[in-house]
Amino acid sequence: MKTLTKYHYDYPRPALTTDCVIFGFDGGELKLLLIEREKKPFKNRWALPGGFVFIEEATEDCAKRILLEKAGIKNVFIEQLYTFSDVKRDPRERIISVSYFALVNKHQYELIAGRDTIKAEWFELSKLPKLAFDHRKIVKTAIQRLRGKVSYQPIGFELLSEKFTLTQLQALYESILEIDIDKRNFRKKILGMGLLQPLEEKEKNVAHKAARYYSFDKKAYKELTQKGFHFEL
Amino acid sequence: MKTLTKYHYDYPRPALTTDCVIFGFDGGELKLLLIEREKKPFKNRWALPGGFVFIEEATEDCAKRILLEKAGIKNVFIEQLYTFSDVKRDPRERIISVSYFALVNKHQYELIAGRDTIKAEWFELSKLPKLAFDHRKIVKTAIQRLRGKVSYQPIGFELLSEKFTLTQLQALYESILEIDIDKRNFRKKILGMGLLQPLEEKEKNVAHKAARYYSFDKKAYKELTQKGFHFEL
DNA sequence: GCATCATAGTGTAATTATTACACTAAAAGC
DNA sequence: GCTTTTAGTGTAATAATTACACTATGATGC
Repeated sequence: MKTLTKYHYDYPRPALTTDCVIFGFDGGELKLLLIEREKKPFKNRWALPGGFVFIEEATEDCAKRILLEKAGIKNVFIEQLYTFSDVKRDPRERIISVSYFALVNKHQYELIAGRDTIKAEWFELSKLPKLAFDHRKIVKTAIQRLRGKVSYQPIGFELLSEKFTLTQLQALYESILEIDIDKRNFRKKILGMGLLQPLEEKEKNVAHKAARYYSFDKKAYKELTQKGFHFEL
Repeated sequence: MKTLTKYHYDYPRPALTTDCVIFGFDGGELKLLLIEREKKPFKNRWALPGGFVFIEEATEDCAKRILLEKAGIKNVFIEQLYTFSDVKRDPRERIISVSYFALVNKHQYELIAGRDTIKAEWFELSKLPKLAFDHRKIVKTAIQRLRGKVSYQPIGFELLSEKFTLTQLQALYESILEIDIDKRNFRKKILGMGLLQPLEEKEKNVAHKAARYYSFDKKAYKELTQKGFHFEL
């Protein structure tokens, strides 16, 4: 690769990081995975997992690397959120953050987070601690994005296991959107879309009628989308 | 400001630019403002107006600066679009682009674009020339964003003059969404929202019944929004 | 000044989607 | 086999969306 100055740009350059807002859900309230900072600035404060972007690394790859290195998470839904570039957002120097948000099946990663040397913890959205840098602002942006998107793109499923009951799905939507949903209307609508595959399997060892499991039918979604269908809850 | 290396980050850094996708509308098809590159690479190719981000400049300020310097445009709607970071998106070296999209009242800027030394021109979306770098991809992303947003946020008005007729507004939506809209239903819905202020003024010198002008009532929109109203067309 | 042309502006009925609401079914624990 | 708890379902009332055709008005040309 050629040198930079050859191409009329030898100004000082901002540093680049990515920060990841990681959402998880376990049936109750929506949660966020945070890690405790080990170094200054904001030593011992909770923060979004993040890190510097390498010179030959796309920001999305960087986000995936950080997800893996700092939270032990891989192969999950990830989407670019926003690029935060306030000049004073980092007290050290000019650092721009290209932020991402991830949706993970929390159960699958419960054991991994908090392992090793990195202190990681799930926090309910309503009980977030004080955060480092401008991470509060980043989180707020991510929540808004998630709320906005969840009604017109089937991304909620990313937060559930492969198999889920309709009650779990409804609880997820209620939790994200912070609204109450009528059970019958919810089922009518979501089943009417033809995106859920009913499975033979049912809940076990529950002290009430066992609920049927469903899975999200990606193939059907793809086909319907090509025919002009658009998801809307 | 302290030096960087003090803080464990002295890797080479990608360069940072912003690129601006500028939409305009003059009653027919949606248009894009492009400028011709004067230098290599892609010399004489059409490209999005863009430029390097200064070390003490937020990316949004950079975008505004570029809008003014390269297109003579200021005080318009602007929103961050996406950050493009493919390692090979620029043949010179690693350059990351934080892209923005702007909506301008084309008539207001018709005279300014194309002035001075910079060659600028409006292109219909369906007749775009070959673009430099990955700008085609950026444009595609911008169109998708505009299409997605225009139905649930009242941003379309940014493309029209302060005063506009309902026919103009309808033509705008038809143009952006590439659909036909029923005149009566469109009017019923948009007027029913209570966001349009009918003006006394009507069209002049038209060879048919003169249409009434309306303006977008920002105050009413703000108030309604606080009461939980949400724009949807 | 009257006819023509072009677009502005309006009402209603049929269809579809949304909402609100209450009971029966089944599994486990005692 | 009784109790507890949640799963699962139908229907009527209301609201929103769609489809569709005619009259009103201003300018122009004769």
